[in-house]
Amino acid sequence: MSASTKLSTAVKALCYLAESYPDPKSSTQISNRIGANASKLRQLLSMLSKQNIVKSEKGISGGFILTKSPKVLHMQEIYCAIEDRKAFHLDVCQSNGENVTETEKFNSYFVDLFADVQIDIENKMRNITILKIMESLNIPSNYDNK
Amino acid sequence: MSASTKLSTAVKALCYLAESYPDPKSSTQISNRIGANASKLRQLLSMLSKQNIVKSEKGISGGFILTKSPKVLHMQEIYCAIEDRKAFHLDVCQSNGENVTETEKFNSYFVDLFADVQIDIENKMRNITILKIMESLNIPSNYDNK
DNA sequence: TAATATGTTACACTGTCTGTAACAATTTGA
DNA sequence: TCAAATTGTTACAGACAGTGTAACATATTA
Repeated sequence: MSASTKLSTAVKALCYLAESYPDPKSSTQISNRIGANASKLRQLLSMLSKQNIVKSEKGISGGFILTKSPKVLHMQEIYCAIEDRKAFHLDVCQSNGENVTETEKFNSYFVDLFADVQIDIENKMRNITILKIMESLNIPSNYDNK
Repeated sequence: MSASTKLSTAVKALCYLAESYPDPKSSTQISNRIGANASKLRQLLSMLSKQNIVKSEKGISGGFILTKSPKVLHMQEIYCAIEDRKAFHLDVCQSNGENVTETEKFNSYFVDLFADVQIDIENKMRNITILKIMESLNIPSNYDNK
């Protein structure tokens, strides 16, 4: 999955878990609801459970349950859980010209610049909680009621 | 080339053209200097010439010449010239779950969000001129002297 | 007219993305 | 106890995009 596909899929799944809290939902149920492949969903949710964003229970009545309040769970956290690569991924040329040191200075410049952009994006994402997304889409959350 | 590779390669080439202004430089010369493939460089520079950032002259004493002052030429302009895709490219899932309209609402949300991020990135790039890059790398520009 | 540019297209190679499947391990409920 | 259902993980073939390179038509100059 591309970064944005993974992120939007994860957010859809988490919103569904917040809506249906505290019932556990299986990867198949989530798949039917949001229209993503169940196996890929398990891969995504497995990463989210390692960061304690959801918990999973095996067995016949198992599934995935949200463990973090949508009030505080934000997109940057989700993004970091599912993606090791940076959003604005750097991929400068290797230096092989006649002026290697200057090329390296250029590359450092771009590394710094892209890191800077990355920080901006992450700050933006930090301000977007799952609850805000649900509110703007008129999806009721049952998490903080139970 | 990936977006960031193209951008950094283009910036390196343009800095070189500003430094050696007003001498035309062939793709082979630029290639030797900055360490990128000459054929790929011609592809990049061809796109830049269509946006009137450089001009090209064929023939035995030809090559590429910068046509825009490094004082005003900024990275967003370069980025747009060489890349049709967006920096923070959106690629949300297609809707095929049982709840199609809700999936579409999600997708619209992410489209808007990513467009917003895109605007931030472009604004940041708009503030970075080629001259600023050259100054921070101690490369002298000959463009506005001649 | 020979030499040297650009501009464009093509191509094989490589690595990555994608959807799917498979299966071990685990848990539940009858 | 055991069948059923679930997660968690790995594997894999096909599609797709990125890479470097080559080739060549066209244009220009000395």
